[in-house]
Amino acid sequence: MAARQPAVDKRRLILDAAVRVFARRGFHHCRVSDVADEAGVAYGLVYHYFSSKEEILNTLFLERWQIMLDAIAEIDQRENLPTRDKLYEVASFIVDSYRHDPDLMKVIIVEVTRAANSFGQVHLEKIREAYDGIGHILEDNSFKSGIPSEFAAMFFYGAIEQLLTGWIFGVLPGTDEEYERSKDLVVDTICGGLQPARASSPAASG
Amino acid sequence: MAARQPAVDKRRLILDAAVRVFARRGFHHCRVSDVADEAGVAYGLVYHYFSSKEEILNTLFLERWQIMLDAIAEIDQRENLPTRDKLYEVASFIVDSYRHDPDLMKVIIVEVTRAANSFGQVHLEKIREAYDGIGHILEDNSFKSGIPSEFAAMFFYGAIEQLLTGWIFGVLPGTDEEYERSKDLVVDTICGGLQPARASSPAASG
DNA sequence: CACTGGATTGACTCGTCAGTCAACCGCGGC
DNA sequence: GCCGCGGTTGACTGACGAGTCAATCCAGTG
Repeated sequence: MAARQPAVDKRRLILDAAVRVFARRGFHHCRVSDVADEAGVAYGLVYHYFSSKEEILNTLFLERWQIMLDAIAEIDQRENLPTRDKLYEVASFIVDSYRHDPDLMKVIIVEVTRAANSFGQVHLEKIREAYDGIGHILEDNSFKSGIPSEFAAMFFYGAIEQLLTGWIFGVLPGTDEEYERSKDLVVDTICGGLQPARASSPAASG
Repeated sequence: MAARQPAVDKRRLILDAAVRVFARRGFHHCRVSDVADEAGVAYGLVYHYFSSKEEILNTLFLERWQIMLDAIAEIDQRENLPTRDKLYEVASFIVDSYRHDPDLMKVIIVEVTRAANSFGQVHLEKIREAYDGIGHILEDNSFKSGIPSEFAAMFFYGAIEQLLTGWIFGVLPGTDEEYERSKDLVVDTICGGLQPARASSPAASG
């Protein structure tokens, strides 16, 4: 029945609680009971909605990652938006995702993205899709530079991920200004490079 | 006594075995007995040399990371080596570290670098030192480009780490040619950027 | 009201390990 | 020949925590 909606969606409650708990204590260092407690729900209910602790993490990752993949695809599709601006949009989306829900992004990056071997190949596949999405944006004539788009995509994504990692571990200050500035900096670096415009190289250079 | 050296250094044996086991099964999914078995040593001996499972991981990380920090510092110090070449040397060192001992690098990246919150602040500090070391290389007049060297260092390191991650998870082919090519690609991208030389290309003149 | 079935509860089970410890081995010294 | 001692052994323990399950609750139905 459509009317059968409970006042609160306990499943959602559990997922949200899990994000907080996983972010705070780490996936391996927390108990399922911590999640249940945080959600204000009985231990057993967790297993009513999820078959295992790992499936919770799984769900969190896939849910959020898919949103990002869709966003990348949508940005890619925009007509008459220069490639560089598309990259900015992607960077912006990811950074804003972190700003909007740092705990979730922390869990995804720290517990899933790097631990992809513990999990099934599903995650690997999904992560590769992100590379592909960004790579597709880069397959643009105006951007031919001898760098295969496949690699360019990895470097771009890697740079952004390192930024998030910096915020996650408190190495970088997480203020609104910093977020905005960082978006520009990644895109500037990846698009324009660190070296000032290729004039005749000064000093020693063959 | 100096003469009291056993034929084989069991401590080293345990560390090397741990690298293989941690790489194969993951730190959290393996037992201490797996490490002991792999080393061909009794379970208890592991606790003779290390106070906990985590201390083994700890030791592996610090040992190797320090070598990298020293290498970066040494490269930084080299006189009359252009900044770009220094970056190449750093990239080369890290990539070769992976080529030489992929298991160890996998453990360091997957189990330590990203999981730095589970551990003490020691690791954070050490990781930051790497950023600083690279950042210092970039504090070079010929490289002023509006990108703070602090960020530039993160992007550079992030790009390389993403490369390693690709090899670790089998997303990229790990052949000697690929390793060499990748070194060039990261440095080219980070130094020159993806976009071909700015508008009125000064390439012709000069 | 009696009945059905999904939602919810939380005490309990049961395997798994990290870490302990008492004994053992073998070499160098005396 | 015997002692001392660090290196070495592996059976054992104690805690912990994932996952189970039988019972209970409650909303809708006839």
